[in-house]
Amino acid sequence: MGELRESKKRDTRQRLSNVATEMFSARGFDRVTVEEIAAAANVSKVTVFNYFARKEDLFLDREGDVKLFIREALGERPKGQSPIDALRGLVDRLSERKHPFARVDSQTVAWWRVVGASPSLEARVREIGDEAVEALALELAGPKADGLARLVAGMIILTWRTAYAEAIRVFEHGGSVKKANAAFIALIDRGFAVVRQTAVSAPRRKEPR
Amino acid sequence: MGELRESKKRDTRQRLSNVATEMFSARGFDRVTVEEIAAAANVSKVTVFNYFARKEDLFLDREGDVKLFIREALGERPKGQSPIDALRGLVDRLSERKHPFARVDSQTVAWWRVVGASPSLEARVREIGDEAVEALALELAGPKADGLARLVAGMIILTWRTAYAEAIRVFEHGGSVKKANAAFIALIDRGFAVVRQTAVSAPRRKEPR
DNA sequence: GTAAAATCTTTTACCGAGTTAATGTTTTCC
DNA sequence: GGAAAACATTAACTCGGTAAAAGATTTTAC
Repeated sequence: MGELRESKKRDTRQRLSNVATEMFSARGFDRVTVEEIAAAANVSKVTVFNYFARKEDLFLDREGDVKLFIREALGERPKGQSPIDALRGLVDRLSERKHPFARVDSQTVAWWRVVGASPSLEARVREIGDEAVEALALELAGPKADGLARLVAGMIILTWRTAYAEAIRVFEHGGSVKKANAAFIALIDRGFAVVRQTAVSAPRRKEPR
Repeated sequence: MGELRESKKRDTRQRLSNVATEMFSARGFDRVTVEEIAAAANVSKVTVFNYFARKEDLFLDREGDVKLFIREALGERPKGQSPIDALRGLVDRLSERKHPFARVDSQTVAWWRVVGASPSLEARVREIGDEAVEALALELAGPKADGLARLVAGMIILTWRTAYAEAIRVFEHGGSVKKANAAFIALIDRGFAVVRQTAVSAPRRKEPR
């Protein structure tokens, strides 16, 4: 049933991702060409694009997981739990597991430094964020998600991104891992508290000018 | 003092922007090359990049204004007015002026269709949005803006983007201009109401699992 | 008005990401 | 073992973007 083939493919893919990540970390994303990566992995340039649609995906390999995690957390939540509480629980679980999405340490900071130094990587990260918003809105409100659902979804992802960025900033400013992660959780709670109110708070009438 | 030179430059720039916008609208952003634009404007390819750093900027020429408007609205606001009220006022003013940032009609919808059909244009729009967030955070909290300021700024821009996208959606789904703009304002009010509360609402403690 | 300096444009040549099509090589399955 | 399917490679190409040098135009100074 094609076992050797499959394992070879897994292997090549992993090798490419590893080799590329190492080279990007050492020299910066924009100072490494796809051809160099191909050569270092004993493969041709075309093959690289056969495995990764864009150069950026060589570095952002695991980032599609965001959508997966969200879907899981919302799908498997206990009866009666609100979506926002389910996501708050997801943050805790990922944080305990020391998953890079919810935990800052010297490794993740180094990783983000590479991203921050490359406009195209940053662009791709933004794109992935938007995909997550759309997926979350769908999860929250079904196939005909309206503007409010998208607004709530946007605020959740925005909170996550902002909290993460703040944690990185704290760490890079000489803060300890502990402080950085505390800052992360603090902002998450801030943002999520707001979202909790959004779903029920009525819009305020604009005042006449 | 270099008058002829200046006017010629303004002219060339405008010609490039016009020619490009027309071609993009007719054939789609990705189906027009920079060389074609250069030829149509009687100029060389290098000159195009002399005026516009990226191809995308040929279509998104006026989008840097977002930051300007924000700075203006916050800088010139009457004593005692909160930043969020100042921005709410800006929305009304732009809307009355029928400015494309705050008003949906068949023209703006056509414009967004071009954007939506091109990944690179969408990416650039996202980038401009992030720049606006950073500028707004700076305006709200000064040079050492913290995570909360960035969160609030992010929510404001997010609200704007989401409201606008929703208005477009309403219009394209057969809604009238009136309905589309009503949807825009409704979501703006929703999001801004949330932001008003954020600045004062305390974060909720997480419940023990 | 003219010459020199400053500024803008063009030409040419190049790089790197990404695509396409044809050819070559492995793996699979019978 | 051999045909068919799956994958990799080569080669040639497109397009956005950059760099350097040469050419043209405008400005400034005299």
